[in-house]
Amino acid sequence: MTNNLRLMVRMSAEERRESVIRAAITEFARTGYKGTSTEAIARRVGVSQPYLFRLFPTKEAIFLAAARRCLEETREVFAKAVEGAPPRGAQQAMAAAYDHLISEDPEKLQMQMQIYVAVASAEAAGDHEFGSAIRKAWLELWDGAHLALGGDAKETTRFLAKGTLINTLMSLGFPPDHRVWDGF
Amino acid sequence: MTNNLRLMVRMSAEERRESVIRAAITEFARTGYKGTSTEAIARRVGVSQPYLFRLFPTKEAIFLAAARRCLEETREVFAKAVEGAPPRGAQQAMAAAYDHLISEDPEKLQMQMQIYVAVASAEAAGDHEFGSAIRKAWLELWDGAHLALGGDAKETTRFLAKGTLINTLMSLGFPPDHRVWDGF
DNA sequence: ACCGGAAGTAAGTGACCAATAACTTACGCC
DNA sequence: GGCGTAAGTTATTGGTCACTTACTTCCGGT
Repeated sequence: MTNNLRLMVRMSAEERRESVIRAAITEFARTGYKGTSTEAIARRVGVSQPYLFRLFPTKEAIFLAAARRCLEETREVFAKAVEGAPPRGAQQAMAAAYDHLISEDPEKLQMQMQIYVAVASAEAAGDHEFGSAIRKAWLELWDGAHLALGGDAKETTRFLAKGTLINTLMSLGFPPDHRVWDGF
Repeated sequence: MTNNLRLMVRMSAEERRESVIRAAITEFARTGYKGTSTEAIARRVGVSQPYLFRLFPTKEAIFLAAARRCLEETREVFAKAVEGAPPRGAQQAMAAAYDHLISEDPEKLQMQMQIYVAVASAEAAGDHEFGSAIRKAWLELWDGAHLALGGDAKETTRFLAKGTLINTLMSLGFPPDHRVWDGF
């Protein structure tokens, strides 16, 4: 028998790493770096906890991979939105893409918040490698928006500022009909 | 002798609670709720770790007290700034106050980030008490800005959005001369 | 058919940490 | 000046967690 009533799907290491990253984004988004146990990630993947450490050297490496993926995918969402938009409609297209993220993929926004505080902690602890990697990934997001908005730095700032406020209000759990959303 | 070469300043419980809150803001701001040990807070205060639990029932209670204080003080900073400003200059006065926070009190901004993700984690874990308390404190901040800006919700959103983007860029550790700051 | 390597597990280990218990020290007040 | 009470300590405990070691299971190529 394969294993007594146990549906174990064998995958290549590369495929498993992929599922670990997906699971890690979900878990880290909810409970943050320190608040997420590797056990929780492994359970979500459907694999034993020690096996994670054959796929990734450390918990930090898992977080970094998840963080990079998350920023990368967010950048792609905006890139795709702008791609299929009229020449002057980048602003609206990206705003719509953001709305879509809010309703369909809130964990991606939560994860961004977790990334920010994780970088701050790492920097405070003297680790600049991690922050450097994340800043690089985040810059690509910034540059993507900058380019789409015709190279207008003020406009880029305004767009990203709105985005970060949305992230904040979502984190705080204000319901969509609350008055703090009035200004949008 | 009081104690062999040990400078132990005896305080009232209320005074001690006060220093615990100050220390907690510093520590939680740097390393977050889960990443901060009560030992670290106690060391900064200069008391033994178990004594914290005579001043506060749980670690969570310490965090909540620190969070409330932090939001309250931020609100006061803006209120004071607006108070001594010309009738139409609330916007600039608050922006200047924010600049002052960035350079003089960055830990207060870091703490805000930590508060946001802590609320999200608590909500995800089914605890709505904590989030509710924080939302109330944050709303006072929002209302303060709203009032100062003449009841204009759009303007309030714009101001707070800029603030949260600043928090984010600071968390990520972008140096002040980096191009991501160009739009400010 | 079989064997080498890749996928995966079970059982620990040492470190850390929130909270408790039991005890000691100092100050204010009569 | 002693005594009750508030301020503080040391020692400990039960639990969690990242990571290691040593083992087992399965599949593909020859």
